[in-house]
Amino acid sequence: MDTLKTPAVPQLRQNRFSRMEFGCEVDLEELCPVCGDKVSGYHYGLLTCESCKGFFKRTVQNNKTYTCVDNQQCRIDKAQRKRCPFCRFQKCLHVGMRLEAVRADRMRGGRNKFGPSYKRDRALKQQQREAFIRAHKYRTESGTPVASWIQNGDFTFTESLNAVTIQKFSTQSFSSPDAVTLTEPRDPCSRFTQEPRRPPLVMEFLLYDPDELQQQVDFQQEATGCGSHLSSFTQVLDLLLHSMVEWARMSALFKQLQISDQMKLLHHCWSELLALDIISGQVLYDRQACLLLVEGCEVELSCTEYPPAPSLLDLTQTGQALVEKLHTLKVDHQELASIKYLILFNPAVKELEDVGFVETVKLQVGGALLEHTRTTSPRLPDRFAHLLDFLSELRPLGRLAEEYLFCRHLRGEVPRDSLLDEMLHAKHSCP
DNA sequence: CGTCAAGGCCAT
DNA sequence: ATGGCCTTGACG
Repeated sequence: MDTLKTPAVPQLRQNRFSRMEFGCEVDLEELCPVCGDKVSGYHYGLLTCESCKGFFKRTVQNNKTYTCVDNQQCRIDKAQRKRCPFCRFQKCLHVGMRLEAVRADRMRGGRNKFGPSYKRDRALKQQQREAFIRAHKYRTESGTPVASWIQNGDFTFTESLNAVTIQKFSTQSFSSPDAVTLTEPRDPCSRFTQEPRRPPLVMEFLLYDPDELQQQVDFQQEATGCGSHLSSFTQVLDLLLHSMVEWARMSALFKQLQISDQMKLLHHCWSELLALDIISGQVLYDRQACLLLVEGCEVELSCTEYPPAPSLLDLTQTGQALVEKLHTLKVDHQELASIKYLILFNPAVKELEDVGFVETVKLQVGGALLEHTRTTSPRLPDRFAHLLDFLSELRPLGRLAEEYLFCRHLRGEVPRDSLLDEMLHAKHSCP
């Protein structure tokens, strides 16, 4: 009898995270952060595999205590996860699985308070996926070296930051509420393993963020056939600026602002974001600051003349101090991502139409960051404050960089009509 | 009414 | 104890 009423065709192999939509091989975040197994959905606060879900549930429900026979630093992966439940549970907590999500009353079904955060997280991941697809398209379809699309190429990247351009992209989607969850794609390194020689400068600048992936590849093509460091330096910066604008524009929160506000915010903080990008690259991938050294050689030759630009050495040293700071803090992707938001959504920027909104976003992001630091580093109560310190120290560095670049601009080393050019003008024409 | 994270079940 | 599969039920 029962066979007739086939109970609800139980969740037939729900491939929620399958490769369907995109033909490309990279799906972001498919791996369980605890053991690296395949993710089966959100469980107790984040995406995990089925087995770690079960393990976490049993441990909490039955109040289990484990001990580690080694030094509590066992590697947890799919093959070895059974070996040390102590370290496995530690890792569960460390990656952010939430004890509160295990129900004391064992009630089944329904939803819990994490529902909205799951939703935000999904929205963000979707954004990231779209970003990647976009980058992927540019790389495979256009196949053009950067030089050409800097000067006369693709509209989306080439137009400078004017109202028209942004408007074209912001008319779409008002839909998904932005994620204040703090995640960014990670570990792009693996994709850059077989790189041919190219100026370290370029390497350092671009080896930062999956968003830069496509530019990295394009630039590589150009750089290998181009001997001039002098032009490439400002061009690289220009590329970074373009991708920064792209990044901002993809944020659902940012999209909700009027174009004029978007411009004001970007005009105000571009140098800080630029500096942060470079610093992040060094911290996350543990690279030396050879970009600055390479650039330094070049500048030694050309810079000795006039206007007394802030020396590159100053910049390097200030920057390096901040790199050191982030190193000691062991800052993570999420924190850096949220810092980027905090820089962008600055309610102190003058003449904003919607200060309220900017303020709200800033508070939300700040709150999320605080929460994040508390859960990931419960033993370091000052962590949040340190990060804010870092944020405030970034400001002078940005200013220094602007002065430096402006001097190079005066010497005619910044391509006319580039985004960099526009940023420098915006800053110096409206105080 | 479908979705999907919670808890439950049970062969290994 | 583990982990794959199943049932439940609030929420949109």
